[in-house]
Amino acid sequence: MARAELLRQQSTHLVLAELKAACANCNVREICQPAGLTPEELDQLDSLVNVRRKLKRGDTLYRAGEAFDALYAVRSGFFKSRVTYEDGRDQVTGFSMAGEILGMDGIGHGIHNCDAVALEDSEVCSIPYARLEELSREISSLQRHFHKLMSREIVRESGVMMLLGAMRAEERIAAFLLNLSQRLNARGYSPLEFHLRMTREEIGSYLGLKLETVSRAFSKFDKDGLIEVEKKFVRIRNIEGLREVYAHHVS
Amino acid sequence: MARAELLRQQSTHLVLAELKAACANCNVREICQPAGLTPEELDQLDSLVNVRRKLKRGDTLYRAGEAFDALYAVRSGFFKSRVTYEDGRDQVTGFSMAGEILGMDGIGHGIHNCDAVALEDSEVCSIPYARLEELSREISSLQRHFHKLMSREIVRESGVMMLLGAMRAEERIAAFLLNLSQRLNARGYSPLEFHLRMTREEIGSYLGLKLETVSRAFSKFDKDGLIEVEKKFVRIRNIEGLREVYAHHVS
DNA sequence: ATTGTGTTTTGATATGGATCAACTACGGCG
DNA sequence: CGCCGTAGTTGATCCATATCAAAACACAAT
Repeated sequence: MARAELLRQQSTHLVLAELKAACANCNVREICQPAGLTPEELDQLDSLVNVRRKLKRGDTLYRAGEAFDALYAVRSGFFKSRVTYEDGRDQVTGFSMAGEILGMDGIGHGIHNCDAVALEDSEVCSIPYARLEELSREISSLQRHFHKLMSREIVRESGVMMLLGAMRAEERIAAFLLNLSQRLNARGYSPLEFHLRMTREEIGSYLGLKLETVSRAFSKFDKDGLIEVEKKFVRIRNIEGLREVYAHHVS
Repeated sequence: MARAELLRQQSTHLVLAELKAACANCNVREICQPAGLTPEELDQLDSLVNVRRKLKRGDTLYRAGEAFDALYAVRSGFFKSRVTYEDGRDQVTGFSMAGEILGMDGIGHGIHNCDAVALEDSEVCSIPYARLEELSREISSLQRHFHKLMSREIVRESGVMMLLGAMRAEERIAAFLLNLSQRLNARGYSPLEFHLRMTREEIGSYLGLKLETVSRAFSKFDKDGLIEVEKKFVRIRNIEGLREVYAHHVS
């Protein structure tokens, strides 16, 4: 037990060492590296992001109803956000990958509005919100960056509303795949081959469809030569074709 | 023509006079009156909100694609927000009433993401965004207020996603009516009797339903004694019953 | 290897809401 | 006043997706 404690402390020191100047190296550009900071500002920024946290698959980062006090930058891994309803129904409201920010729903009422669940072993940096507000009063480029981030979340969600309200099943799935591809690409991963981190049911929940419908659409896209699917692995073979399905030009 | 110009100038002066200390009197609490401001801060705030603008029914406050440079506080009237899709399909993404803020979708990319259209003659105050950012660096309660506002918009939208993804037609309509009722109540209007400012088609677009489905649901609710509907006029007769429909306890 | 549990696929059938269509009511305008 | 365009209601039918069911498969625990 003493030995385990020792190891823990050593690894804590290691983590702290790593964290030094972490933000400048981290690939989470969203908030941790707004462009055009002076060296002093970069130092301040390092003081902002203070705790790293590891989560195993299935762990929840936060739950709806819990007090909000920090945002989270996903360093690695993959998350889903989920709101649960009075009568038990729930819906996946988003997926977050490395380099993205989680938790902005909590600012409005000081209480988290949804659960954030790790879909694979993941690591996040927590960003104490009070400190972020302070700092963004001092560093206007951080402020601007943060506002853009929130606004883009609003725009993202209205895109999902569009999906849910005006598109049919196959269009939704095409949109989902294209969106995933584009985000992976932006992070430096292959946009044409990737592993889905979520189940068919979670995709369906996000898109307002049943898992069987998701599965059938995947099979159809495969048959039509648009993609290859094998379980969680997806390869996009004809991205233009997918775009046509998405934009409704193909029946 | 000279006479018309004269009138216009006079009325401009009138408006300016009215605007003096406008924010302190305005019922738009969302951003124009964060609690706990010092008198000096209130003065600064008046300098923030500088232009009032009147719109007739059908006028657009802004359109998707236009450069974003200001938020708008609705002083009176009623708006819909609408995103249009490449292939011409569109969807209503929200309704805004007096006391609410419009335009936060534009911050992220400096471009408006949707159209805002007046559903009745309306009046708005414009809030130059650059000035808002400046001021919110100086007045932390304004900053906090603004952040809450954006976050609540995120939460509101995830509620709509829930509607669209997981609820059936009648539940959606019940949710819509309850939401309207609650917001009217918060603004000091009757929560049980009101005029709908939008058409059945616009309600349907917002809720991901066809206008006929909206109409049928209204008729059914009327028949069941939950509400009285006559064209655009609605009276809620059994709000608990509506809540039960909403919460799925009634088949 | 065996058993169990969760995920995915695929087929058969059911159904909620869309679509198509007819009609009514209302408001604006010549 | 009467005409016309827009909005709303209601009925009949259709279809996209849900639901139900079963089997195949993968993976973890034993």
